[in-house]
Amino acid sequence: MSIEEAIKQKKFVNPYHKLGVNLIYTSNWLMHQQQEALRAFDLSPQQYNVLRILRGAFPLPMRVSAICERMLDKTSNASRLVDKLLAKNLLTRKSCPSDRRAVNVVISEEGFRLLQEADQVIAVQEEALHNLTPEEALSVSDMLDTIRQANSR
Amino acid sequence: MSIEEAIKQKKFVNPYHKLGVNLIYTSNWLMHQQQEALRAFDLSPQQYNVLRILRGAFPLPMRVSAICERMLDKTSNASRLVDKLLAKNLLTRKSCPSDRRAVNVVISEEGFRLLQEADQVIAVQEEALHNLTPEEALSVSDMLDTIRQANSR
DNA sequence: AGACAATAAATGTTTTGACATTAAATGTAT
DNA sequence: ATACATTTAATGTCAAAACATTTATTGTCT
Repeated sequence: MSIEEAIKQKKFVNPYHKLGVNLIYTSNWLMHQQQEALRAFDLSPQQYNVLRILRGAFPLPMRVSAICERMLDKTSNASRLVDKLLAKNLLTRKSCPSDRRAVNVVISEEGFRLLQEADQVIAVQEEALHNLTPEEALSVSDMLDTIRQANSR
Repeated sequence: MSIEEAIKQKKFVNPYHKLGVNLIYTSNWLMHQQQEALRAFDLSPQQYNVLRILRGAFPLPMRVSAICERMLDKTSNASRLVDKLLAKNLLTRKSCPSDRRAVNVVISEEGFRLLQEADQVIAVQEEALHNLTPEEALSVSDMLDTIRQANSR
C-alpha cells in the first residue's frame, strides 16, 4: 500500500514532504508491529531495546547514562526503564564502588533467556524489511544518515 | 553522523536490522525537530497534523473517524485532539444533522492563520531532507512503501 | 415494529513520556 | 581545605498515549 493510500492523501507539497510523512508513518508502523510481537513477553519496545543494549555490553556492566546514549529515543527515561526490568529480574543493578553516584547494570540470566525468545518473534516481524534487497536496505540506511547530517541532536 | 555513531553500536545483525534501527531513530529525530519547531505555536506534531488534514478537506467538514484514517499514527485519540484544538478555537465542531452520531469538524479562520505561520517553521525544519536529491527522496519513499507491503495495518 | 448488530464519538483508567527538580557524589579552582 | 560547579541517577508532576468501555444513534434482519 502506497503512502498515498495509507493516509488517503493524493498530493504532497514536494518529494521531501512526502518522504518526511512516509518516514514517520513507516516508523510508527514498524513500532506497532514490534509492540504487538513483544506483548507476549510483557516487554515494551523500549524495554526490549535496553535489554539488547545490555546484552551487547555483556559481561561488562553499563551505567544508566551509557544506556541512555545508545537508546533510539534519547529523551526516554532510562532510570525508570531499568526499574521496570529490575522488578522482573531481567537485570541486576549494583551501585558502582569506584563512583558511588553511578550504578552498574548487567543483564541477568533470566534476561538472556527472555531476550532469546523475543529475538525470534522480532526476527519474524523484521522479515517485512526483506522486501528490499540487502543493497537497497543499506542504501536507504545511508540516505537516512544523510538526512540527519543537516543538524545533529 | 552515521547511525553507528549515533547509537554507539558498531555491529548490526544484518542490513535489514540496521535499516529498522535507523528508521526508528531517524523518525524520532524528525519528530523531535518538529516538536521543537511547533512549540512556539503551542501545537504538538499530532495537533499540527490534524489541522493540516482539516485544511486539506476544507471547505468540506470531516468526521472524527475520517481524520483518524488520515493520521500518521492511527492509534492516537482523534477525539481528544479535536477537543484540544477546539479549546483553542482552531476549529469548529458541530453535530452532523444527517447522522447524529457523527460530528462535523472544520478548520477555523484562526486555525488557518496559525497553520500558515507554523508551515513556515516546519518548512525550514524540513529542509534537512533536502540533503537528498528529489529523485533520491522519492526513491526512499518508494522503498518505505515496499517495506510495508509485507503486512498491512 | 422489535431485536440485535454495527458504527461514531466520547470517556475512564492505567501506563508511559516529557520535563524540571532534587540528592548525592565527585571534580576543580582558589 | 573550602566553595562551587559538574555529573549521575532518581523522583515529582503534569500531559499524552494506550486500551478498553460506554453512550447514543443508525442499520439490518425477521
